[in-house]
Amino acid sequence: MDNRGCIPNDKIISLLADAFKIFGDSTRIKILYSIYDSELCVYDIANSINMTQSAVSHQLSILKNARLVKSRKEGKTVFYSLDDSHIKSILNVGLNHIEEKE
Amino acid sequence: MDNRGCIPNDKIISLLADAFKIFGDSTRIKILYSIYDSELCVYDIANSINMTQSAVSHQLSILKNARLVKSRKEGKTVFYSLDDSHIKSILNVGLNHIEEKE
DNA sequence: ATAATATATGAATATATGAACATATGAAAT
DNA sequence: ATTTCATATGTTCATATATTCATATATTAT
Repeated sequence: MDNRGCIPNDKIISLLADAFKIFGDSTRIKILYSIYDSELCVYDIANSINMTQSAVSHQLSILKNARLVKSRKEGKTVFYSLDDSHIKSILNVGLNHIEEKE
Repeated sequence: MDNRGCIPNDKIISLLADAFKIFGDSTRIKILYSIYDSELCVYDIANSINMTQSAVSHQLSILKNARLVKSRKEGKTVFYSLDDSHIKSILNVGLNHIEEKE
């Protein structure tokens, strides 16, 4: 849990920064919350966060690439869901943080 | 702990994204780790992460503005330290995340 | 085969961001 | 007062990023 006064190596640092970078965008956060409890298709995600299908699709591909979401195809519809429960804890830690800073 | 299927309002979303954005940069992550255990002055931070004083100072002001670090002045020297222990848990959750993704 | 629907992708544009450089500020020492 | 040292700040530049628009792909229905 503790790092004992050493800075993680560059590869780890850069992976860490990249991971946080993914969460550092409102649209992506909204998408993650829209599928927080259950999977949704692209169209429904776009609707629930009031963004165009294209914009959402672009962001979904970034989220999928970073393995924050996974997808399941059913006919012509693609359903997205959180990749694992871990994502929720990151979002929650973030929420705690901003609440603490009132 | 759970959000019960609703997306936080726009203000919260944007605060969340902004918070993660701060963590989404290698230089800032390095700075945070360099003062993980104890305070350091700007010069020492710059040295420990191999960046110019100017670049570090700029990033420190961003970190301070976001209240991730606090500063203490002693003569002409300014010592920076993590603003609260909460920052560490965010870094740790991030580390767990990237380890999980192997 | 063609049309309709759902999603993905590529190019273009606008904006944001980090780093470098030069310079400014503030504090201590001479 | 002036020099020196530590830090901060303004500007510029290059790069990264998100969104839009147009189009492509894939799947189903007719």
